Amino acid sequence: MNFADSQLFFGIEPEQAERMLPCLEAASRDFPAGKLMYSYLSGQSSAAVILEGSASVVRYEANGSRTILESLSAGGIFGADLDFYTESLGSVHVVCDTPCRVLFLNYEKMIRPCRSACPRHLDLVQNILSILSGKSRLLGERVEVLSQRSIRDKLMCYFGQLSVKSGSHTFTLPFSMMDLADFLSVNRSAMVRELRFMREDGLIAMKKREVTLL
Amino acid sequence: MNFADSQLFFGIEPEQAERMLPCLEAASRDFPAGKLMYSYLSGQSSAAVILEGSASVVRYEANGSRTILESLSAGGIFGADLDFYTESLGSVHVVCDTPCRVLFLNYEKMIRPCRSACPRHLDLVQNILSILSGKSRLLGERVEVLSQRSIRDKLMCYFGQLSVKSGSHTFTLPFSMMDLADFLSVNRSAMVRELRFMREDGLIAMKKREVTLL
DNA sequence: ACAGATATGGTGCAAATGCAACAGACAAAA
DNA sequence: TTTTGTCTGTTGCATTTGCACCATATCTGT
Repeated sequence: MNFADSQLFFGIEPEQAERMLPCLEAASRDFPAGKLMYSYLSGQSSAAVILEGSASVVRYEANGSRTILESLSAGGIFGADLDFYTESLGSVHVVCDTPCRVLFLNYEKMIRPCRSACPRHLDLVQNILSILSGKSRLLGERVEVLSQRSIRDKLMCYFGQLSVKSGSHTFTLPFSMMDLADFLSVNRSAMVRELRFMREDGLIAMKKREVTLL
Repeated sequence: MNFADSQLFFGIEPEQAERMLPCLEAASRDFPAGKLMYSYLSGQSSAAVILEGSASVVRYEANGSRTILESLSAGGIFGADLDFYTESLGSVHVVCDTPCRVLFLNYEKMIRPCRSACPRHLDLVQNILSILSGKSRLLGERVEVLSQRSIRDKLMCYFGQLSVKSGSHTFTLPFSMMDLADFLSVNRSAMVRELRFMREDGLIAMKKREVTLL
């Protein structure tokens, strides 16, 4: 995709967006699949837009367990204050799932409107505001799921969110079973077992990754 | 405290902040302790600053369990997109812990700079941006704690965060035992038991709400 | 100081979850 | 096609957690 189609430049004409790039210290880079693209280290202040490919934001805990914090596809944005991960305990990285082309931008330059060259800089700030509250809402949903006390409740809560988002009782899981277990922070085999019980109890129907709430 | 001392008006002179109030449709209200101040209903778009008192953002689940999403004191800000709670499953409310005076503002008016009356409107947007990423960071920490798999790991993770924030191995819990259990989404008595085991294992020392990591 | 309410600490038991191990399914590579 | 590796579903067993109680401790208002 073209960088100007990103949510970051929503409402800004492509030519004007193009003209803003030098001011934002834009730099494009390519990464092969599986490559580490970004680490949330203190002091770093670049943001990035994924132009091609898909990636995951993951945290590796000291004890070896892994948590998927976010899944990103083309148009996705990460880095700097756009995400909110502290490096306190585990380390947080952005890793390519497929080969990626990524546009890096200077976050500080983005949020401070310069009155000189960039007439649409204000729109950029507005867009960041909306991206930020959108991402925050996702995190809030995550907290809602994680604060459920049983595996069954976590699954039902998450399925409920997917159902609302898809506007249907039937939807497709965006995760493999392993990743879903990591996402919910539960044991994989315990989760698969619980899914079986839920099917037996007539709560859900599943065919591959397609789930229906009954 | 005075509204102009809120983070929302950071860097804006009090007189100028005063002049912005009508434009933001500001309205002050008082609430007694325990009173419901705000519900996150779809469509509502007012934000609020706590001038006096303290409050909690809580979610009540369908099954009766309660989750404390956030603790607010004077200067704290809540409402609209400033928080990120969806009403999908449980209902989310802001409730006074002590008597509160609160200033309500129109969120939409805040984030859309009007070129006419408010020369400092842009600063307001910048401040919202920083409040939003600050709150998001808190939420991210919350996810970090909740994604720990055992009660012990949740406690250690949370204690680690408090230790980093206080800059010391000894710190004071901001919660009662009941509220802490709700915050971590675990059973209270199981948590108290685990705290005892952790003391016996020499991991921590506790005296009332004062915890020391060993 | 008292009574009532609320918070805390504790225990036994049942249920849920994690863990390790294994077998079949599936997909990518040779 | 076979091979190889990864994902999935399953099971038995150990451990953790939730739950329902109870006994003290602490707080609050009279």
